[in-house]
Amino acid sequence: MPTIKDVAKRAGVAVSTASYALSGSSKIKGATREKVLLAAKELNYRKNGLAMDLKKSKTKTIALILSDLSGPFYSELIRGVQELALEKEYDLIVCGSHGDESSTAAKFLRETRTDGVILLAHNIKSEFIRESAREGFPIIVLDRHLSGDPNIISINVNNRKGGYHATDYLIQSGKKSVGLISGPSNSADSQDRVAGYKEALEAHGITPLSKWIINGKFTQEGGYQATKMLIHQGDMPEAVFYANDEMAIGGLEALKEHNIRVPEDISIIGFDDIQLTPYLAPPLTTMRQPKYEIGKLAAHIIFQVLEGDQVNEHYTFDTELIKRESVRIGK
Amino acid sequence: MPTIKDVAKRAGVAVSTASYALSGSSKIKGATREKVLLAAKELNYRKNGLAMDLKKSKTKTIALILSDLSGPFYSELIRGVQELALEKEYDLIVCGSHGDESSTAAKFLRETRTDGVILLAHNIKSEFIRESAREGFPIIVLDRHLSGDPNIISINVNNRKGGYHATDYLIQSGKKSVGLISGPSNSADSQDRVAGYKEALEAHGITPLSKWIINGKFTQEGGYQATKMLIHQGDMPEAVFYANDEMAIGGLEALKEHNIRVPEDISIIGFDDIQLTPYLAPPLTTMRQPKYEIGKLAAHIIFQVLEGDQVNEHYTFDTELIKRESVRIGK
DNA sequence: CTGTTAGCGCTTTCAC
DNA sequence: GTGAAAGCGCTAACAG
Repeated sequence: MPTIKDVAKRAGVAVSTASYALSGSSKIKGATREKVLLAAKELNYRKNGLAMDLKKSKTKTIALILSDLSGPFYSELIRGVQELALEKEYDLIVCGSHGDESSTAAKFLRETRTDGVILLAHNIKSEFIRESAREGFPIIVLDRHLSGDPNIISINVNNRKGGYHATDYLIQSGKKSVGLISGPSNSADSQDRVAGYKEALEAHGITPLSKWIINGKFTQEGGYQATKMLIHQGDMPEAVFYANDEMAIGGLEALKEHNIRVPEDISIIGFDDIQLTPYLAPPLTTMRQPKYEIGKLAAHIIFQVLEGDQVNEHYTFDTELIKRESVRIGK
Repeated sequence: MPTIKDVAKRAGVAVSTASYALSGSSKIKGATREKVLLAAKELNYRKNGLAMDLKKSKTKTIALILSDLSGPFYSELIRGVQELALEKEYDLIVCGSHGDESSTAAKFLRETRTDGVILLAHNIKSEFIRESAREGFPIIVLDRHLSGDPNIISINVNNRKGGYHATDYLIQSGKKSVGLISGPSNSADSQDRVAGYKEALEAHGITPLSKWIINGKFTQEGGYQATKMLIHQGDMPEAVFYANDEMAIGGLEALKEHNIRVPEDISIIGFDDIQLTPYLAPPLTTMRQPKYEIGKLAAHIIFQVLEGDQVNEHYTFDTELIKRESVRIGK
């Protein structure tokens, strides 16, 4: 590969001249400028972006780290981040955290490769995130609440309140019993939703029954399995709150297999409001997370930190009940 | 930020020693090794990955460039690429081509930042891709057929055949008339599907009617608008072939608004088989693109090129008809 | 305007 | 084993 040196030589100028000309500086005028550009073209020259970033000690890039690149959850979030990045003329790259501490994610967290990162990857340990924190490298975490390090900022959704709201809505709609399919117990998000669920039950004088609280993985398969268990147990609640939409989809499947109709026989509610939620049969009632807004804020904060502004250590969003057709009103 | 130099100094060794120790070389044994590691920890040292890549002239990273990071189309594709990358211990980053030639995508194509790229971004001009090609930098294009440059490899789906198959299926199912909602005319994919559609019609002695061929953008909104137009035109065909699933979703919406039932009143078929396709009401019959396989092959080829193997310039996959419930059998 | 030059932070010969 | 030093490709003083 030809370097800028080669270009300079061929154009018969100094490297600095070539550099200026190539980056469109007004320092270099007509004739010389053309010469350089021509030489670059003739040599099929490509700038080495790595060298540039190294030299400038600045990448103008932020990374969004997702636990599952192929998940259905993120598109709105990405859009939020992307929009702001574009506006600031920053680049956004997204990478996955598959493989834990040996993953691409780990590399981008630990090493200097971008100017900041936004993290939504439950499989990365908090410990690891803390270790990766350093001055001038903002880390925004979206799926937990991490405090104590000024370079780590958390943006969360009020999961407890959301869980409460979802459960309360089910009860207000006339359901006497509501089950819960929760996420994995190592997920802070899930734990908070469970807490909200229990609170709502108790607020209505209902005692949470452990037989109606089943936990599984935050996936379609997890929801399917958990629902199967619930069904085989024999005694079904009148409604069930799924700790996320993906699980609810799996639940819908299991329910369908057993000819249990939604919402005629059982009402269900999800959490997240992922993209495909309105297309389900029936369209799923769910607690919407303002993902676009979260993404936008996350990016916004990164830029603030990068520009030396003061920011809070923690931000919270509320969820919003999106009523669709999976909850039947009245017993 | 402390550098490896600082670490070396603090540990009282030479930089080279620090470098070896830090990267776990067996050259450095017990005592010194510990000293270095300790110093690194005390200084909260982070390796600068950019410097390393520059020095090594190798990034061990491939980029997947997508026109729309938040689109629903890609998850299977990503999974395919990701899996193979993981296996080869390469990192995968994905970025968007929003903003054309000024985008992140352009930067990753034009500059040396990764060892290769996989491209599925119709908004990047072929001209630009050609210009970005260079020795030792494999570019795999997934949405068009580019020939003539040994560093550009195309992987395509047989769109013509797929379009033919879709249309033929509709006709075989008893439909006497089939409309087409196509994608933008600058999309090679769309053009080929249109060609297949016309061929199928003609093979059955049906003359393609331009009033029944409407083109729009490859989005839900595009499909919605195009379908509205078709409806307002007054004379509806018995079936319509949407050039992609997203458009079909928009079409479903428009149809529903006008109380036209699918498949009772009209049959529809899509193209792609995106993730949410089975959840639609009704589940959408569509031509599946083997996205996972394509992703896997794309990654495979990149590694082959990188390892100096000989590869073809062009690969083709066939689509597969996935029968669901949006096409009614019999008139 | 243009050329010379000093690094950005790292790896890797090569000599000891 | 360990250290000195070259250099990956680029930018940005600085001097002319």
